Amino acid sequence: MASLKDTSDSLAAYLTAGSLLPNSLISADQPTDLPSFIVEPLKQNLRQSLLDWYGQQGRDLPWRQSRDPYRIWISEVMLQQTQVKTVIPYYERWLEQFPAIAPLASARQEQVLKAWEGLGYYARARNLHRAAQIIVEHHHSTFPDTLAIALTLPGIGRTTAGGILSAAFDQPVPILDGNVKRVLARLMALRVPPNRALKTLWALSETILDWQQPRNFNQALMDLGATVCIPKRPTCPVCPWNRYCEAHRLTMQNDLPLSEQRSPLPHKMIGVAVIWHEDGRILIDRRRQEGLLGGLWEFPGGKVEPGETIEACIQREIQEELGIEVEVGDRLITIDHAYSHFRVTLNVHHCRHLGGEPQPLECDEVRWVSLDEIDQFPFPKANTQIIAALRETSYRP
DNA sequence: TACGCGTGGCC
DNA sequence: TGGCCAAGCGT
Repeated sequence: MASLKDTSDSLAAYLTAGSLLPNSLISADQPTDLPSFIVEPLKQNLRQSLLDWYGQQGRDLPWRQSRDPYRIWISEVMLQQTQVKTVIPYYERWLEQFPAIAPLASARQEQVLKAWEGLGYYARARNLHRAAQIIVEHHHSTFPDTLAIALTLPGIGRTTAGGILSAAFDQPVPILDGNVKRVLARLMALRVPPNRALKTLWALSETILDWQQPRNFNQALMDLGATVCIPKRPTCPVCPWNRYCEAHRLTMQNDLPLSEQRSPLPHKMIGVAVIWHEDGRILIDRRRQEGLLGGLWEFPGGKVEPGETIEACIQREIQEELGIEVEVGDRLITIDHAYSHFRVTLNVHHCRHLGGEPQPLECDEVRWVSLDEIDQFPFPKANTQIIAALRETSYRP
């Protein structure tokens, strides 16, 4: 365990002394407060060095051209758990399709999900849609400029609200995203995984926030994490904060932040049916709103039970989900796919519809579609591979 | 508080 | 190539 004595000559030690420092790092006999005439100038140096760096090295990103809270909101939500490079093309397309809050609010959910298709975490799109409707109905179609009201909107938590209010309105609201967690965890050489010290990190983010330039400061903090204080092999020599950084001083930058231990992902075998109508159309179903891939369309199927064959699984699942009889035929494709919390193998088979009218017993909707119109429906990534395989096969019932 | 929730990039 | 990680939120 490190003692405060080890860090007594660094700015981070001053900034994190007292209540900001995790209990594990502080000895009971150490001072917990420092006079403001010492701390304030140090914080000013910290802020100014980052703002100077941002002026030179800050990124030029599409959503930074604008102060339209709607555009910034969209970018913040797309960027949740998603890298900038992935987001940019989605962001551009989205704004062409939904240029303002009102058009988004009045769109059909299916159209919204189609625009989101491939980005993942689809609750973000459903919440964006709902929030737009709430803003039209209750906030005069204007994005709220107060933290408390922004936080009431679905899909907007503390970090997203802080990002929007600081970027759009230059309000002094702190943020704590993945970048900031990493930067601050290194700055103070945090000895626990960041998610075990959220109170400390939020307090530190708020303490160092520059109230004269909150917009630039928050953006700078995220840029620092994204381009310099990166997860692996951070480039400390070019970091404006290297002289203040505890991890750097201790040569621990490659070991921090500590990561949470994860359990291995469970694996599921899935039987999937491509059910052909006599007229050449295919049966798809729409998943229920809640839960995994909610609101998206898919090819029906389900989990293979212990001892069950793929064919028997498909026949059983189709009976349970849609109430119809099928004859399971040739294999179309096998797809391995990793979700955030488990892996699947999709065993996709052609099936012949023997009889019965498909009913939405375990889904929201069912529909026969042709290969030409199937592109209009939003599908999860693993299912788009099935569609691609269908386009390449010559199989017909 | 801990877990459910997607996908692509990176090595 | 499999595991890690990315501008988190809702429950």
